[in-house]
Amino acid sequence: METQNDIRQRVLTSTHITDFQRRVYLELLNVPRGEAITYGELARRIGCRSAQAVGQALRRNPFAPEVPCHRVIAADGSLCGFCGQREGDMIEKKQKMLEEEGFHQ
DNA sequence: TGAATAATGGCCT
DNA sequence: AGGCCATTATTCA
Repeated sequence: METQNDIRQRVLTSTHITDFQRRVYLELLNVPRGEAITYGELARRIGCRSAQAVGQALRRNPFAPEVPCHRVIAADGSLCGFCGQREGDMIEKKQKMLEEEGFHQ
């Protein structure tokens, strides 16, 4: 099975992504299981004030769903998107995954 | 409450 | 250079 360390190495060795994206994905791997983070908070952690930039990076996430992009939620608690989909069955799965990890608002 | 809008920054064309 | 984006805070009715 792939450990988080494997994923991290894959992120670090990827040349086709930008520095900014690397920071986003690595910080995301730092989010512990059962905990969620908002786009704005994640942006703040990597030294960026634009939550939209983070959202864009996640939307184009080449590591989904290996990188736990389901732990990223909007400030109001909505799910916004998952695996490049802003709506659809994937969103429901995202909700389910979060609940399975023991996350609740 | 909810709709509209400005702020904001990285990235794609 | 211009515009898009899986945001967010603010403003107004």
